[in-house]
Amino acid sequence: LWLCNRLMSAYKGVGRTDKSLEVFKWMKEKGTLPDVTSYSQVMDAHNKAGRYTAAVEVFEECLATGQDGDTILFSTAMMAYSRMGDKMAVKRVYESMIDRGMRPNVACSNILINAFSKAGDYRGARRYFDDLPNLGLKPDHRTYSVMLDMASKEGQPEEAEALFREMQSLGLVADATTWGSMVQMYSRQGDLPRVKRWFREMLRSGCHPTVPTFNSLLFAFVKLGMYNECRTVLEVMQQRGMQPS
RNA sequence: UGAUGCCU
Repeated sequence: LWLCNRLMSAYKGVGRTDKSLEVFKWMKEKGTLPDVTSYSQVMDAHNKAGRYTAAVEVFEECLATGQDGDTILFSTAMMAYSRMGDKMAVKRVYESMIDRGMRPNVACSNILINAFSKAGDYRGARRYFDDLPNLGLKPDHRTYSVMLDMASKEGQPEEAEALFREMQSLGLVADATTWGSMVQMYSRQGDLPRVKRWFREMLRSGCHPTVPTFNSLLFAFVKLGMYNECRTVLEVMQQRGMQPS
């Protein structure tokens, strides 16, 4: 069991989700009963390959074995529904954890918030965010990342700036994703001074921009017809050995 | 040995 789980993890780590599935089938054939970790890994392999329906089927198979599911198993199922764009199903799985007497952690909330945000249900997403303290949970850097992405896409600069400060006041360090949300928001608005200000501040903080971060910067230059600056961004990316998307 | 965030 231990060996199979490690193998599935290793294959998944190098993008060979097909081999993870093979190990899963093989262990069942050999009479080794998969545990919740095994099931979670197979579901995650399906998610990474875009086979969300298959992930859900494995989830149901696991529940049918009568084993007690854990937080990771359920959150992996939530991810499958989230990627399918089915926020209500995400909510159902989340609530089923509570019905079973489980205590969802902040990762579950993050998935839930993101599912609602991606579905355009900003009100619902905010409700789950605001509810965190009542559940005895503290938002983490990913919670803020999700919330900042939402504020950015929604075009709510005052909320985004407030969230950013709140995040920092909690001692959470901004990373390429959170800085990038700020850049993205102002890029979409064509607010070049603020794009520059946030991008520079990111660099000053010692954060290394990633491909999406550069893309947000590019977006502003494209929008403003600044062709030379676009070329420069691409050159910088290439100099850094990055593969533009 | 397993889950959650930004572009594509």
